Amino acid sequence: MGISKIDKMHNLSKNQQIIFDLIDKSPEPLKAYTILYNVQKRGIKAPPQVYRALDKLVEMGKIHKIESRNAFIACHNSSCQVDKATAFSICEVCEKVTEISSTGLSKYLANFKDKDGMKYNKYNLEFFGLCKKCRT
Amino acid sequence: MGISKIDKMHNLSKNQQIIFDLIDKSPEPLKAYTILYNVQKRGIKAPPQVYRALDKLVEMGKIHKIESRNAFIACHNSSCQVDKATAFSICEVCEKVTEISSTGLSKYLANFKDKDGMKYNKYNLEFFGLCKKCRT
DNA sequence: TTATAAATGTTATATTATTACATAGTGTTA
DNA sequence: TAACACTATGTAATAATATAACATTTATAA
Ligand SMILES: [Zn+2]
Ligand SMILES: [Zn+2]
Ligand SMILES: [Zn+2]
Ligand SMILES: [Zn+2]
Repeated sequence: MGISKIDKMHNLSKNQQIIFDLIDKSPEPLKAYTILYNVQKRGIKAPPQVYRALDKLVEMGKIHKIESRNAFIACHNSSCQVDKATAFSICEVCEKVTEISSTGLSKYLANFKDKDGMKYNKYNLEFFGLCKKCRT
Repeated sequence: MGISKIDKMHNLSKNQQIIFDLIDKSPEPLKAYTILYNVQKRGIKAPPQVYRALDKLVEMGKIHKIESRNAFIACHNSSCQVDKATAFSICEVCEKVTEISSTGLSKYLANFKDKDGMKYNKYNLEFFGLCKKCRT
């Protein structure tokens, strides 16, 4: 009990699962201390517990950090297994964040080389604008 | 005295100029509190003075914030007058950061539209990898 | 089993950033 | 000039974000 078979397949520990579930259910990015407040009733009482789980979940590609917001969202892009190639759209009015899943974009960026011929192993892209709702 | 003609043309106030000069001279991104320690001898004594100047300089496009590092670099891209379209390469070993100035990349990203047809007015892209030095 | 690695619990602290309010300078215009 | 609005500055306090350090427990594997 506690951790089911399916959870084990996802390789999530108890704290990781609690924190992932919370982020996954949230319609908006969650900040570390918001997460902390929301999982204290489940026994997670201190920042390091939250940050450790977040770090692992990011490594696994289960969640992504929105750097410009210091907040985390669950990955809903099935092809996105690791934290290597991420792109997001962020509404500057309502703060809605959506993960962008564009083959064209990811191919373009994965193959991008700068002037020095530097090849990258990872990128993060954040677009800012107005979402549909906030545009009208 | 204190603020020269050329500085006025750049519309920098005293604190903005002091802080811009420091960042501009630095070979590496500077963090807000590193800046604070380095300008205390020049009369800037408290965090708000630093953050206010940083905010304005970012608005003007004179400096950029490297979101994944909470650090700031001077803009050396003459076509980059505002904080609207930024791309950087970051070495994960030595933490060297370079602003990428690629017409192809900026055109591609400026014209990128997601599935919902959302048009963006701003983006920030950070590439991670190994710089020339650290690769050998 | 024994060893190893991974995860957890806990306290304290470090780092990054903002609020709030008082004061001073700058430019515009009546 | 005087009045006004606007921008920038100075200062203290505090909020928000993140990590260090160390003890303990749990999971995995030899
Ligand atoms: Zn993803
Ligand atoms: Zn919106
Ligand atoms: Zn620039
Ligand atoms: Zn390097």
